[in-house]
Amino acid sequence: MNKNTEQIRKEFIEGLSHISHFWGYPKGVGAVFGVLYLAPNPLSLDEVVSQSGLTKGAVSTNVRALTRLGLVYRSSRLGDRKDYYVAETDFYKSIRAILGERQNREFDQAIRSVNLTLEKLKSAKGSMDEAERKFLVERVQALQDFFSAIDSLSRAAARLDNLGVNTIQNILKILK
Amino acid sequence: MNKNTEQIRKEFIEGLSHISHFWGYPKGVGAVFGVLYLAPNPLSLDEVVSQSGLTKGAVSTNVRALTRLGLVYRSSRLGDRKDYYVAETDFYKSIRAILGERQNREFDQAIRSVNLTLEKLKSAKGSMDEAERKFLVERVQALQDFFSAIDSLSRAAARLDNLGVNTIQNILKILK
DNA sequence: TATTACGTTTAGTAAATACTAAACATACTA
DNA sequence: TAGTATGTTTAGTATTTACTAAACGTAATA
Repeated sequence: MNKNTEQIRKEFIEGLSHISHFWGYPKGVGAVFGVLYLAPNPLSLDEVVSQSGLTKGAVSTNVRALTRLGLVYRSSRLGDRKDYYVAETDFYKSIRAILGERQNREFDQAIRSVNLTLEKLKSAKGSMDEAERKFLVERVQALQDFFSAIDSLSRAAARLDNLGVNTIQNILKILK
Repeated sequence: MNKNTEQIRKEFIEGLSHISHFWGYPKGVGAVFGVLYLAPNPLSLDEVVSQSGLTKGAVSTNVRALTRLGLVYRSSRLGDRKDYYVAETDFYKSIRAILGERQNREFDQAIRSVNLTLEKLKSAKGSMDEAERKFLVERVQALQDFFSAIDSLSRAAARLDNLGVNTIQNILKILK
């Protein structure tokens, strides 16, 4: 393969690793995505291994993360027991998937924790200074409201998405 | 101070630490914000130190991160050389500031790196297989377009913000 | 100018994270 | 059923990150 191509490819993959890291994902996630994104056809795990320089274990983990994020798809060929992986090229689709993913897991739990605090504060009437309690309730309530707003934003995006409307692209069109 | 209050406060702060971590910031950032957010008046650095359990150095660093994010303000009192810190309570304001912040730094650089790859590919006409080159240009271009779309989204948000329109709240109202 | 009160920076450390290498599980093939 | 090709899990390790403790800088006061 052309030397020049190799170099450019490598730099691009490094760039994606950096971006990946910036968005809070392991660098390997970016590297694996980069490899798949620049491939004209599905790659097997071992091909990703050799092109990324990571080990099988690492690629396996990173690929799993990417598929959960909707950035990579697993495909298989008849009469071939290898798995093959392809990069998603519709990023708007992916971003919505990512929003959904991030929401549903830890974020949900975090909201619940704030909610719990709020409940406790509300039921603490009498057991603590009333002025202070009121203040705390107000503050925590405000945070809770904010979180549930974010939550409903992502839900709305998912809903529109199901209706076949490309939310993000539309918003962008309006704002541009 | 009331035992019950202390406990609730502590749990709340732990919750925020968790959220902070989830969003890719140090846990200390969440803790410091929590302390300030539950305070009815500005706190000095040392007060934050004692209420968060972190050391001065850590609080100093975390507070700086928070002020850059627009989540905390530094204020000072006449005839008092301590700095005092207050939590922002308008989260919509903060989220816009955060979007701006995240954009302008590393993200910008990441975009530039992708852009650089694109330039190289475009100027490599002749020095590599033409079909492959075309394919790569197409892919990298698509990514580049996506990034610049994201970029214009955040710019648009900032612009509306300047006009006194609360973007996010409005979007939420529509989508709810 | 010496002292004190404060915030920041630095050097070292502890903890978290993502990697490698290798063992393992699974399912296809002979 | 044994052997082989594949992906996953695990144990150990290297790296990164965010912390502590202490030194440092700076500015106000005496």
